[in-house]
Amino acid sequence: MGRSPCCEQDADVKKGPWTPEEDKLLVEYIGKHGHGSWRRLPKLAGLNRCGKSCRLRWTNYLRPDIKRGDFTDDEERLIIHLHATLGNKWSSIATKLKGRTDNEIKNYWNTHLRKKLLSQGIDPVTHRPRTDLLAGLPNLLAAANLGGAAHQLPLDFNAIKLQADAAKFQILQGLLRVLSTATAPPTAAVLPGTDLMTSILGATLAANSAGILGQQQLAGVDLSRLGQYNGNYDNLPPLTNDSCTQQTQPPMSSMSPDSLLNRISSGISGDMLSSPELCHGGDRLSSPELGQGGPSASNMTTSPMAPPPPMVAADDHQCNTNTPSGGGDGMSCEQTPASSTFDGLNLDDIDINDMEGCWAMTDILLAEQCPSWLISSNNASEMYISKNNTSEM
DNA sequence: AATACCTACAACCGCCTTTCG
DNA sequence: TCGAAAGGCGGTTGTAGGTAT
Repeated sequence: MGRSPCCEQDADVKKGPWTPEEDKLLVEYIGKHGHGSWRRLPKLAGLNRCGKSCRLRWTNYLRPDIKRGDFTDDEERLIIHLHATLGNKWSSIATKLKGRTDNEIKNYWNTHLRKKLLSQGIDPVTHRPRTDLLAGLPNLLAAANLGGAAHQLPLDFNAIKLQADAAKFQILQGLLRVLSTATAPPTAAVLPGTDLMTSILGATLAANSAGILGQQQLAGVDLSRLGQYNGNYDNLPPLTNDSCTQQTQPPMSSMSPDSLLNRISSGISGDMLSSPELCHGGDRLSSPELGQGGPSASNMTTSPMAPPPPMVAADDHQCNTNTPSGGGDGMSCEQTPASSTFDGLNLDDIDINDMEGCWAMTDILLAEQCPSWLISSNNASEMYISKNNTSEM
C-alpha cells in the first residue's frame, strides 16, 4: 500500500546533518522521558525534525551503547561470513556485532569490505571467485593464438592484442588473489575448480606477455615455468599434482582447446583442485552457495560467463515474478539471498566470542575448530570443510 | 594554490511489516 | 477484522574531508 514520508506534511522540517545542539536536545529528552512515540518526540523535545529522522539519529549515532571506531579483524571476518550466508540483511548481521548498527555495517561493507573482496578476486555478492575476470576468456584465447603472427598484423590488431594482454594480466592478478586468499576465511575459501582452472589458464596466457612471474610459485606450480609456454595453451603443463590426484586424464598439453574447456567444465567434479594446498587429505573447499541445492559442480556450464548457482529460494515471490511487486527500491533478488543455508539457524545462538579459533592461523575454516552452530545447523555440514566430506562440493 | 576527483559515512527515501485502536 | 500509525529495513544520496593532478 505504501505510506507517505512521515514528515511530508511539514515542509519546514529540517533536514540534513544534525547540529550538536539538536543532538543535545534529543539526548536530553530521551534521557528524561524515553523516546516514546517518535512522531511526537520532535515537538516535545523542541526539535524541528521529522520523528523518523530523530529515531535514525538516535539509533545510528546517539545511542549510548554504540561502539565507535574501527572494525576489528574479527568483526570484519564475521561480517563477511554473515554476509555470505545472510546476504544484505544488515539488521540481522548487526545483531551479532554488539554496538554496531546496521547502517554502520552497511556503510563499512560498501566502502571497505566490498572492495577488499573485489581486490582479492572474490565476488562480494556471491562470495565466489569473480567470473567477470574470465568473461573475455574466449577472446583472449583467440588473441593468444594470434601471438605467433603478431608481427604481421596491422596496427589495430596489435592494439587489440595489447588490450588482450592487459586483460590477461588482470586475470593473472585475479588468480594470484584467489590463490593467496584460498586460505582465507570461509567465504574466501570458496574455490570452485572451474574458476581456478580458468584462472590458471589465464595466468599462463598472461605469463606470455607480461613476463612478470619471476620465480614466484603458487600452489606447487612454478609459475616461472609458465612463461615458456608462450601464450599457447597447447603447451600447458598438466595441472595435476602427482601426490594429490588421480592421473587418468591426459595432460593438458596434449589436449585441444575444446577438450581443454570440456575438462575445465567437468574437472570440477572432484579431481580438479589438485594443488597440494587445495587437496590435502581429500579435503574439499566448498561454499555455502554450492551447498544449497544449486547445480552440482559437475553440471556447471563451460561458459566463462556462467552465472553462479541461484542464491534465491524459490519461494521468493519478488524474484519469481521478476517484478518489483511494490518492492520499490527493495533488495535486489540477485544480490540478496531470500533464504540461505542458515535459514532456521537462530542467530541468537551465534556468539562472536565463540568464533575464536574458528578463524585459524591459516584462516582456513576448520570444522573442528568452529562452534557447533557453524557446522551442525541445517546444511552447514555441507558448507564447510569437513574431514569426512570428500565427495560433495 | 587551485581544481578535480575520490572516499567515507551520516542521513534520507520509500517500501514493508508489525502493532494497535 | 480492518485500516492507519509506527517502526524497521535496505538502498541511495549528499556532503565533508582527503588526495591527486
